Amino acid sequence: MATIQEVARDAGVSTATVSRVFSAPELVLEATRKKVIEAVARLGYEPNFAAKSLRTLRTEKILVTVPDISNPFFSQVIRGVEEAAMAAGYSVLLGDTRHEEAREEQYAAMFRRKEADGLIFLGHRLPDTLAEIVAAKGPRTPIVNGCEFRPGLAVSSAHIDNEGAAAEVMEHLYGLGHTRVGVVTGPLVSPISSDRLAGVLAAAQRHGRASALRIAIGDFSIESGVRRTGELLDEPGRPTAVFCFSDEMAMGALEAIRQRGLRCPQDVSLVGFDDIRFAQYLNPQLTTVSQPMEQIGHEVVRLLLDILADRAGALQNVTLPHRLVVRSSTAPPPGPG
Amino acid sequence: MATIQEVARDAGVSTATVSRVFSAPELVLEATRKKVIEAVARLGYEPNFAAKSLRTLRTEKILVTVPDISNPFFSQVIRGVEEAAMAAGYSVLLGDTRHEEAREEQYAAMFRRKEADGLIFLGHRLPDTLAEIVAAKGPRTPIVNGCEFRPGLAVSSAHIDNEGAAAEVMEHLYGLGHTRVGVVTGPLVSPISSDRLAGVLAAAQRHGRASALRIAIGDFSIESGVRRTGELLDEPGRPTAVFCFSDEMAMGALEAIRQRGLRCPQDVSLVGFDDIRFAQYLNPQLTTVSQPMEQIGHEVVRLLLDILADRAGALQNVTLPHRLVVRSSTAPPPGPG
DNA sequence: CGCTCCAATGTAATCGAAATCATCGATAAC
DNA sequence: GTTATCGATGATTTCGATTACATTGGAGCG
Repeated sequence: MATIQEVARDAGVSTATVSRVFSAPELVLEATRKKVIEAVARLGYEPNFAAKSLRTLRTEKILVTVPDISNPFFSQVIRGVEEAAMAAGYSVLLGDTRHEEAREEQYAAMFRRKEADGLIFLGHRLPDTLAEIVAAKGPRTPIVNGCEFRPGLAVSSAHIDNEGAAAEVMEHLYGLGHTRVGVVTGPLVSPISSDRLAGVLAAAQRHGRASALRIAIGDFSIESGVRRTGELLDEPGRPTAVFCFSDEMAMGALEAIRQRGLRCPQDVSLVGFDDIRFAQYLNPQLTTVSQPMEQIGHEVVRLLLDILADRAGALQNVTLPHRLVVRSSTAPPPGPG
Repeated sequence: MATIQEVARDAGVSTATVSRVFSAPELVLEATRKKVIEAVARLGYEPNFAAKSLRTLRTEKILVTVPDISNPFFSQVIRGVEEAAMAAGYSVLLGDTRHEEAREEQYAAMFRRKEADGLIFLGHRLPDTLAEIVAAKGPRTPIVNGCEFRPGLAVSSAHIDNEGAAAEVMEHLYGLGHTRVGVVTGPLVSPISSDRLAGVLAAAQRHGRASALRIAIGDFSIESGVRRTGELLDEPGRPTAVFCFSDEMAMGALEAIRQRGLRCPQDVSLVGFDDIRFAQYLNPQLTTVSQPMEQIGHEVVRLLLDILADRAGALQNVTLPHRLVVRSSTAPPPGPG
């Protein structure tokens, strides 16, 4: 409640001195500092944030937009972001865009109003108004992309090698002897899906199995996992393995498999993507691609802080390591019996 | 980038008129308004947030602290909070406290610096410094508690009837014929656990089964579900049903059951709590208590906005409806064979 | 015709802290 | 002994918007 003026009066010094006690204590005599500290304690003074922000033109906040906060993959990334931001003295403004452009635009406006020093977006879309700013200001615009990588956006980013990871999954399945593989992707407008699909196709072609691929387009939700996997299983020439582009869809796939009286992995092998905390506790334990979610969070914050501190040079698109975690949801295909 | 002064000059009006165009357009002549709007578009003006906030002493932000954002229960609540806040023109400052008091205190300081107009905390602890403010300012302090209810805190809150819900679970189990029931709680310092435990004990006593209860204290994590349930199952006089105070711990319990070669529900029935999105896709589908997570989020925001708008009278502790969802993880106990 | 009233707009104070520039006293240098 | 230097602190401007109050010009009225 108290202002810096009241503290100054109470301590018998000027406001400048009070300010210095906080921002440059080495310039203030020990005795004076003590007087000020006492006055601060006496009055319960806390510097007003808006005033400080107006003067310094900095907010010490990072705006983070995410397509769906209730998705455990994203909430783990957010956790990493929050941790790294806090450690650097920044706090996190959260925007759940629910995949809606209107909400993305609302948050873009917040950025333009300077309610945050920087923006981290975890989806694949950057609102046009922000893309214009990026085009005008170049790589020093404090906007960073996490989880996805779309070269055209011209912003720094941190993500895994989605194409390579998906190819590894296919190698694993082909290695087990599978030939007919079903794939449940996410929406193909996002690089995260199209890159993985590219990896799938490349591996399939290497093995001469491209024509035996069955592709279904999901939306990363459990329900779409149930539905799309069900459709794949009901086609003639049922796949002996299904690769879902998220663990949540794989959970749905398990349900579809069970609904049809099939067993995983004996009848159908299943692979997910992300390695959310629950993947290893499913029945059967899920084979999946482990993404370093918290590390992605840390990394995007680091990239952003570099830009804010003017330490950043060119764009950086950081590829973090992933890992194929083979558990018990994958096995050789059933014999011809 | 442009300031209100530049817009005013460009449009040939005063800054007051520009400001009015945004905050009270009905006071401005249509022609004047048009000139201003054009200048705004020309210069790409966006009102500076810090300046506005300093003048109005309002931030239009709500600080939300949560013990663990990566917990799907909390992230669903957060989702409701975000939605309701956005609808009312507020944005969400997220604080992941990781159950650490030090982080809670950091966020408390943010509140005191007025970086947010109000605080919603989803844990069970309110830092002392804030408790003092509540004690001094009374029920008009813009602080609201979600999910938990601790009468001594003297803040408004929204939550379910945890005691009643837990009692219903026990009635369900006793109704199926179970007599030896194991319970895995959360930390008993939080009302969310102690209230549920009170409900469990009350129901057990009604049925004369209190002495057959086995209580283990977990921490809501999957791992603690594995460990504590494992311990219960290894005791002599193994329980025929286990009630975990969270779905995550129930997932761990399923794992513990499987590890011992037991089947759920044939050998051991299992009940969770929360009804997170994954509960109905586990194998077997989990019987659990459904909490209205998004609604809790909406409600705490409503309570907070009432306080901020000076609409609030006395404290409100809102109990929202829960529902016992019986799925296939509960069945009658195995016969004496 | 002169006065009141009101709609439309302008002037300027204000919010609270940061930062630049000015001041003052004391010490050091010549 | 005078002046340059420096450390410590104070006075004042500034950040950019909001808003209370002042001003202006015209319509309405007697």
